[in-house]
Order: sequence, then C-alpha cells, then structure tokens
Amino acid sequence: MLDKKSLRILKILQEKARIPNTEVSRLVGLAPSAVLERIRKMELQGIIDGYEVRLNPERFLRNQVAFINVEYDGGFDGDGAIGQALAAIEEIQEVHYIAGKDSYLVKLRVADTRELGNVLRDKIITIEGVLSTNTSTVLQTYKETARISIR
Amino acid sequence: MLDKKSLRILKILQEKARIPNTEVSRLVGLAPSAVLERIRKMELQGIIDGYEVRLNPERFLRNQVAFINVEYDGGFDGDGAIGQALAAIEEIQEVHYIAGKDSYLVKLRVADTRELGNVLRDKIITIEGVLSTNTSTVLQTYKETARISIR
DNA sequence: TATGAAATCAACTGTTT
DNA sequence: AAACAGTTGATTTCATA
Repeated sequence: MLDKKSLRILKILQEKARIPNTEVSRLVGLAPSAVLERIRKMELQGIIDGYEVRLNPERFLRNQVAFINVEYDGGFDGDGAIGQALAAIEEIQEVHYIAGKDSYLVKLRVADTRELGNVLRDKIITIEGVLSTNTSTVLQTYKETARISIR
Repeated sequence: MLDKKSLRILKILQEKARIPNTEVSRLVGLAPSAVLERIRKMELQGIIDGYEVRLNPERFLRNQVAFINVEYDGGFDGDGAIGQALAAIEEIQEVHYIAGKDSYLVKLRVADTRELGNVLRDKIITIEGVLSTNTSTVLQTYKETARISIR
C-alpha cells in the first residue's frame, strides 16, 4: 500500500515534521509537487493523523510521571464511563483498559508528588465507581516516544 | 518567562504543527516576523523540543499495546544498563524506572499478541539480568497523547 | 521585541507525459 | 503517478522604531 518513497517521507516527518516540502523532495528524489500529493493523500487516508509540537515537560512543570492502576466497581462502568471520566482529566495523558485485571491503567504528568496527591484525591477517587488506586511513580525515564517503527 | 502570546503560539502548534507561520501570526495578532522570532527562540531555549508527525498505528500493524513490568537482578543494572537495553528495542515506546518496586515499566506497540510473545521471548527476557516480566495487554485505549496542558 | 518592506524561496495549480 | 512551469503566497532578513 505504501511504497518505499512514501515510507521515506514518513520517516523524515517523524524526525522533523516542520521541514519544508522542497527539502523533503530533495531528500527523497521526487519533485516537490509529487511529495505534496503523497502527503496530502496520506493525510486524507488517515495514515497521517496530524502534526504535533513536542514540548519540554520540564519547562511546564510537568516533570513527575506516574502510572496509576484504577480499580472500579463494574456496575458503574457502562459504556466505559469511567474510562471517559479519566480521559477528561487534563493531567492524564493516557487511559488504557487492561485485559484480565478489570482495571484501567492511567499515565499522568504533574509538577511533583504533592500535585500527584491532589489529582488522586480530587479528581480520580471522586469518580463514581472507582474503588481503589495503586500508584507507581517514575524515578527516571529512559525512553518516551510515540514513534512507531515504520515498515 | 513565557508571555500570553508565546503560550498561544504553543497551543496552536500543539494542534497543528505544520501550520504556516503567517496563519499563526494572524491568529495571535503579531507580524509573521515576530512569530518566527518567538518560535526560533523557544526552539533554542529547549522549550520546543521538535515536531512530530502523528501516524495512525493501525495502518502500520502496531495496534496492540502492552505494558510490561520488568524485574531484574540489581547486580546487572549498573548505570541503568537494563533501562538502556530496553530502550534500544524498537517496539518499545517507553521505558520508566519505577520507585520502590525495583523494576522497569515498559510500554510497547506490536501487531498482535503473537508478536508480543516474540518480543518478550527474543528481546526482553534475553537481556542479561532480567529475572521476570509481567505483561498487561491493553484491550481499549480511551486517551493517548503526549500533550501537556500549558499554563 | 515588534514592525514593514524587500528579496528569496516554498506551496500549490494546471497541464503534459 | 510524476514532472514542469507559472502564480500565489510564505519565510526570512534587515533596517527602523
């Protein structure tokens, strides 16, 4: 479905999404108009979902990462209501429903452990149906990317 | 440190990083050259780390997400050697060292559970010092973003 | 730090192969 | 699908406020 040139374009965009099209065209050996058309097509097909700036969390007081296991009472989770309530919390970056454990795994970013406590107390355990939480705080991050290796 | 206009620019770039500067300038009410200079400065200061394309994982056979707890023998983790070895695995998107548990938490993306098994068997448990793994597979994802709310 | 003018370069369209 | 040429529009620099 995607040929070598398109994969090449995506790899370039994964590194530097704000690169000019003409530079991409030089790198992949196509005319700028051809590159433009390929990118457009991939955007329309939903292969490319968008472009994001990567901000440095340290500069925005979002240095503390934590993962939280959220257990709940099944009676309150119709249509994933709890997952949606968790997703609405701004400090939470990821909400996953985990197989087998009947629980959600949540990733969040806050300034420090004090703020972590506040979010837990004020925003998470107050969700109707949430029974308990189990927090793992991160001491060090060795890798953190949304990149997928393209093949 | 960052005034209202710069925050506004960052918010715009978080949504659409490939937006032309002139359009940003119209949105924030500054001249294009002023927008350019602000963005340049934030790039140099490390506030902006880069720009990424967001690809649709389904289109690249990366639909299965899993979180893996990796326990290890402390004697083999000098200088975070195990964290680094985990980070080098292409299917792994995140590697975090977790407080208290003496373990790593890893997030990965693969095509399916078969591939998950292969990565575990061939790439993770083969790292010297890794004692055991505990995998949580994701059934549904409600939210998944690297965005931080700017303030 | 912002603006505005001017130059360079890129984006985009239409046409052709 | 791609290239080419032409037009529109964006980026960038610089002088100035």
